[in-house]
Amino acid sequence: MKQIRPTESELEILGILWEKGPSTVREVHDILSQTKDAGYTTTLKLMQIMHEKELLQRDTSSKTHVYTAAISQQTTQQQLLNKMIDTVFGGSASQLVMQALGQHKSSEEELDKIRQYLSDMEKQQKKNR
Amino acid sequence: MKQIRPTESELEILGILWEKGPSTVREVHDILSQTKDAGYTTTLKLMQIMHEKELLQRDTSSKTHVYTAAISQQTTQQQLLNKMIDTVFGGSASQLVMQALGQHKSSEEELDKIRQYLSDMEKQQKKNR
DNA sequence: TGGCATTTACGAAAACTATCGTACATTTGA
DNA sequence: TCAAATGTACGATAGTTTTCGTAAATGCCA
Repeated sequence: MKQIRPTESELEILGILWEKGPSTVREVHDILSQTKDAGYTTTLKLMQIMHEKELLQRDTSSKTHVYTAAISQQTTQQQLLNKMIDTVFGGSASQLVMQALGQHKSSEEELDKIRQYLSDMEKQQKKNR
Repeated sequence: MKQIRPTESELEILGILWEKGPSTVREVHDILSQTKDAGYTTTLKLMQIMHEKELLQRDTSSKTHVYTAAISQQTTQQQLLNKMIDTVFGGSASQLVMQALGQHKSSEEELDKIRQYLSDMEKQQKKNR
């Protein structure tokens, strides 16, 4: 599998694009600058570099270019998770899961989704026996 | 809260120290070099810098210094998780949990632990109602 | 049309990270 | 005792990431 390694800043931009879909530099920058202190050209440059690295696609048909994430959120999530489980959680996925549930106060609705998910996994497993 | 931002390499070293407890540079380096290709002085330098940054403590009473992680595994896990949930999982902890359970083939034992954990949370919640 | 605002392009500096060579100190055991 | 082995200190360099200034292109509208 091709290992992608977006930097911290690049992940922030990807996160915005995953959430909002195709966007201009201006749109991304406006969101980014709510939590971060950097000039417009900085965001622009980052996104241009990300395009070179093929982390982003862009549509240049109009003057104001429109960027889209070129790597999937799922794949990226999986790779980051795996690395994190290995280095920070001593290889234990359940450790990570419990830590995540523990603090980041999940709503009752979210917890239900997870229970549902677990029981589905269980069924699946019995079937394959 | 003080935001700590260990780099990738620093996390690898912290991971080793969390697992093995107080260790010398040599011990850390021997483990590190199983999966990574870098010279001894590189590891040394990294750990010295980490000491300056107060990521590690060290005991210099004997010639061979002994290093200890100065930040807790739990705190570090929590901070990295929170950031990851925000930037990569659109703020949804349950999304992260399901993704983690999905692929990183958890053992049946691990899944049981998590079910147990969830049902404990449930009880706790009823009690507080 | 002409000028202002917005955008892209580009280069370069600044900051940070990782790597290693070399010098010096300490320990050990032949 | 002294040479080899092992360890720390330190500086330099290469590589990467982040930042921004400036110039050129484009579109808009008074």
